[in-house]
Amino acid sequence: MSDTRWLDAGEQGTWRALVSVLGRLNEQLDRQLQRDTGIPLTYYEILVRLSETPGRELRMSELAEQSEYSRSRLSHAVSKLEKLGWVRRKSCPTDKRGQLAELTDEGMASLVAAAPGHVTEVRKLVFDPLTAREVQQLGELCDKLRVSWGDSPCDSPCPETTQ
Amino acid sequence: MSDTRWLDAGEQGTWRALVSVLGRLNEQLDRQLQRDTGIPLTYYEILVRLSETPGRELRMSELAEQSEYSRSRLSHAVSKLEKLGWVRRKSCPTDKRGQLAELTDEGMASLVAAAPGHVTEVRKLVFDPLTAREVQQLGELCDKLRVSWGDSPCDSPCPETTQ
DNA sequence: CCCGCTTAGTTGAACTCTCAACCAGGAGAC
DNA sequence: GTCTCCTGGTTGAGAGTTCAACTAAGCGGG
Repeated sequence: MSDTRWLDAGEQGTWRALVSVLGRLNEQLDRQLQRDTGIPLTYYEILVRLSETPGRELRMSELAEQSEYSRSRLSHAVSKLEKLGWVRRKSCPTDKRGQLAELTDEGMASLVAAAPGHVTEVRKLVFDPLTAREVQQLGELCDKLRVSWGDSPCDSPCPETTQ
Repeated sequence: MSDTRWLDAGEQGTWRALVSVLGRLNEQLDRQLQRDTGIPLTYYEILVRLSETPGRELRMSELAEQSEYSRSRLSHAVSKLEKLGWVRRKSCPTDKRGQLAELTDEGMASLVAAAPGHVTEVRKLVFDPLTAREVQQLGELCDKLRVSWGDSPCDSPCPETTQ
């Protein structure tokens, strides 16, 4: 176990930069959203996913997978969103174990109100500082990492089914 | 306010990929550390910073700045690390308001024990899947973002003082 | 039909993080 | 000296996340 391949100076630098970007990005985005709308970033993500689905409803498990949250986390989150009146739980007609999460009109309204500020912040932090070429590079690098982890790329056309 | 510059399809893809990478990376690294050593990733970071300082001690404010944590967060974290016996608080001789955090021998030992597994995980997740060229690109992109946010780059030689 | 295995989802406790309020000591003006 | 402002750091409450334990329902074999 003592034959660890440590990071050399260059790798250290890259790693620190990456960790720093990770941290600051999350912090900034969450702070902006929380301050201006009261919605934590992670809940915003859920609202977005629901809003993009036809019928604005999704099985809990589907929603969890799409947003890459644990079932537990999602369950807690949806409970909170339900208390806020932004999401409604409905039992699934085809599987009695299942639950559907449905975005309410109030939830949609809150999302619509929050979106511009959030997108503006994203642009300010990530897209504006980089050239188009660099943005593309960044996307490709991230996708390559994701693929190496066994996920499907985000850029390519709708990865709905595997057929 | 309605003239928001929304993300086009390509930007959406890049953004989703980035968010996904952010999330998974944090989750995986934290889980590995927590599982194998019981140390949360954020506390590990603190131990690393202390271990790299001559004398293995640092002012709370210095430590907070280096690790990019809020003072409050750091204070809570150091309290926890103190309970574990890995860090000791000492009052600062030159400024009675100040506190020093000092890494204990036990803390150093825990860090030494935890490091190989962590570095291996980092390699597995980030460095192995990418070519040397891509790693360099990634570092440059992250540094460019950091600089645009007013931080100093991570790759370049020690940004200790501004003189 | 019933037993065991798996999947869907929830729950509660323990832990971390954030935010705002707070105390104490330094630093300059008068 | 003392008044005021600023800086260093801590604290407690509230909120989100994780983990493990749990319920309920589908699924398959005997």
